Amino acid sequence: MARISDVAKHAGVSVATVSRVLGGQSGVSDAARERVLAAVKALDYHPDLAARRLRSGKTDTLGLVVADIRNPYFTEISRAIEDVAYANRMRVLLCNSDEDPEKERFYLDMLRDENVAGVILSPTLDLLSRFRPADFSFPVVLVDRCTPETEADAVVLDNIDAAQRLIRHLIDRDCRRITLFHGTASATGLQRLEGYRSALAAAGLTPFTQAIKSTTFAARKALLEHLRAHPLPDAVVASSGLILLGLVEALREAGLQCPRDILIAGFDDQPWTRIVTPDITVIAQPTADIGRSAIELLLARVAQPGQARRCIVMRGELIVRTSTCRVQNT
Amino acid sequence: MARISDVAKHAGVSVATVSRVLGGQSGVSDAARERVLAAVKALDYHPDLAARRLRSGKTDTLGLVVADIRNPYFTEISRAIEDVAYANRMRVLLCNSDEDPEKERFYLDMLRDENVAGVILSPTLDLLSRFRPADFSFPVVLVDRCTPETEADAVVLDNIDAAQRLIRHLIDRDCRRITLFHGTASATGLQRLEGYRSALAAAGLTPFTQAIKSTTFAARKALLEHLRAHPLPDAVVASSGLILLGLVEALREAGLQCPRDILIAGFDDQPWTRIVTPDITVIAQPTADIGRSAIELLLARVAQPGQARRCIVMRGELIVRTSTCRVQNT
DNA sequence: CTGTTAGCGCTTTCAC
DNA sequence: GTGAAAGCGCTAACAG
Repeated sequence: MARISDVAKHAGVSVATVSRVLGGQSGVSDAARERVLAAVKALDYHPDLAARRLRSGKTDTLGLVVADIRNPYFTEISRAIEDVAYANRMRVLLCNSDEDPEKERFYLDMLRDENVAGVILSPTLDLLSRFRPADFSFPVVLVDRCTPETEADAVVLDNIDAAQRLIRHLIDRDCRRITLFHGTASATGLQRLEGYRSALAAAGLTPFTQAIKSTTFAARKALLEHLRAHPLPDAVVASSGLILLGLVEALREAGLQCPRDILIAGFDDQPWTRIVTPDITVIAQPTADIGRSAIELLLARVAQPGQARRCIVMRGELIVRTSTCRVQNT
Repeated sequence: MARISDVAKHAGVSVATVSRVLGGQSGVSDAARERVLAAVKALDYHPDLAARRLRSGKTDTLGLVVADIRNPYFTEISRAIEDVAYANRMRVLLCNSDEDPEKERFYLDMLRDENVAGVILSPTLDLLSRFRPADFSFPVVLVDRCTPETEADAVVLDNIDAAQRLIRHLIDRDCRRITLFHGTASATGLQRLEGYRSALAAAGLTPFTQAIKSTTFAARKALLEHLRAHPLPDAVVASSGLILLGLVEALREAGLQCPRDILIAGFDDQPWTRIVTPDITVIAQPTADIGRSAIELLLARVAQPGQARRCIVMRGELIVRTSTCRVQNT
C-alpha cells in the first residue's frame, strides 16, 4: 500500500501539498496539482481513512439504527438513505436494535466511538420517552417515531390522522365492531391506536383493541384466539404491515371469507397486499421520501449544527381495495 | 471526552497498563486492573476507534456487500450476519451494489480504505468471472454466488440440483411446456437455468426460457408479453422470489386461474407465497443458515488466514403447495 | 508486573 | 504557493 509520503516523493512535492490537493483545497499551483494527481494514479494511492479520521476528527460515515431490518418498511427507508449517502460519497453503518433498548444502547455507543458524523434512528419507546439531542455527541434525526414533545429533528407519518382516515373508511362501510391489533413496542403503534380511538369515539362506537408484539407470528396467534373468545368483528385492522400479514394468515386458517364474512385493512403497502385474494386496503407510507428526507435533514444539520429543529410530517395515502368492499351476500 | 492518558492519571498507572487492561492482556496485577476499571467507569472513558485502528492496523468491522438490500433473501442473510457480529462485538458495514459493477467496485475500495477485517460479498457476474482472493487485501467470503472454478470461501445453494428437483416435480405433474423466467445478472440465475435445461433434457422436453432483469416489474411485463406471443405454457417458473411475485401479478392481470389453467412455482419461500390463492410451490433457501455460515467462515478465515478454501453448499427444500397440484377440471 | 517511548498515516498550523 | 514539523489517541516494543 502506497502512503502519502510515497505520493509526495513520486510527485516531487511535500506531503502537505499532496494533502491539500486531495482535500480539494485552493492554494496549489496547477502544475503541482497535476503532478500529484498523476502520482496518485500511478501508485494507486488510497488514503488511510483511520489516519485521516484520527487527525481531522471528522468522518464521512453515518449511522442508521433501525428496529428491524427484516421489516420491509425499514428496508425501503434504508435503501433510500443508502442511495443518497452513495451520491454524497458517504458510508452508512447499518445497525439493528431489534426493539431492544440494550442493543440500541450498544450501537449508539459504538457509533459515538466510531465518531460518526450523524445518526438516523428509529428509537425504542424506552429511549424516545427521555430522548434529548443534547445527550448525544453527534446530530440525530429520528425516523418513524417521534412524539410532539420530543425536541429533535424527525421525519414521521401523521399516524393519528392516517389511522383516523382508515377507521372512518371502515365506518363508512357500515362496520360497527372494529378490532385493532396494534404493536406496543413503538410510539408508532400507540399513535395509531390513538387515531383509532378518536375515530371510533367521534362515531359513538366502542373500541376493541388487542395489544401485541409487532410480529406476524404474534398477530396470527392473537387473531385466532380473539375469534375463539369473541363475537365475529365486522372488521380487523393492523397497525403495521407485519401484523397485517399475520391477520391474513389467521383469517385464512379460520376459514373466514373476506370481504363476505369480515373486512380487513392495515398499514404499509407491501407488494403482497396487491396480489392476495382479496387485495387489501392499506395506508401506504412514502418510504422512499421518508428515507431521503431523513438523510437530507441530517446532512443539513451536520452542515449547520445551530439551525432550528425541523420535524417533517408525511401524510399516509389511503388505498382502497377489495378487502373493504362490502358485497351483497350471494 | 476522556482520553487514555486521563484514565492512566486517574488510576495512578501508565497508559500502557490501561491499554493492557482494555486489551484483555495478561500481565497486569489485580490491584492495577481494578483501579483502571474503576477509572474507566468514573470517567466514562471510551477508546477512540480510529486511533486504535490506525495504530494496530486491525479492525473489528466487517463489510457486507449485497446486490439488493430490498430483496428479502439478502435481508434475511444480512440479519443473520448481523446477529453473529453483534454476539462477537463486531460492526458490519452494509453496502448495496445494486448489481452494478461500478458501485460494487466503489464499496470494495471503500472497505479496503476502512481496513475492514473481512468482507462477505454477493458478487456481480462481472466480478465473479475474474474473482481471485489474492486481488483483495482482506479475506472475502462469497455468498449466494459462486462458480466451481472460483477459488474462494463461499456459501451457496446447490442451484442446479434445486432447479432440477423443482422442474422434475412439474414434469411429474404432467407439465410438458414449462417456461422459465430467469435473471441474467447473477450466477445464481444462470445456474438455475442450467438445472432447468438438464431436467428438461433428461425428460426429452423442449426448453422455453425468458432471460430478464431480476425484478418484479420486469417479470410481470415479460410474462404478459409472453402470454400474448406464445401458446399457453403448462407451467411458469421463476428463478427468484422477486421474479415469482411478478409472475403472480401477471397471471392475475391476465385472468388466468391457477392451478386450473396453468401451474406456477419458483425460488424463495417468502411469507406471501403461503397466503396467496393458491399458495405457491417453492424451493426454500435456508437463509439464516447461509448468513450464519458465511460470517463463521469469514471469522475462521480471519483467525487462520492460511487454512484451505472451504465452500459450503446448501440444499434447497422443495415445498409443494397448491399452485402445482393439478385438479380435475370442474 | 510496569513505565517510557516511538510511531501508525494523515492534516494543519506556521514559517518561508 | 510550498514545506517542515507537530501532533490526533492509541498500541506495542523495549527496558527496567
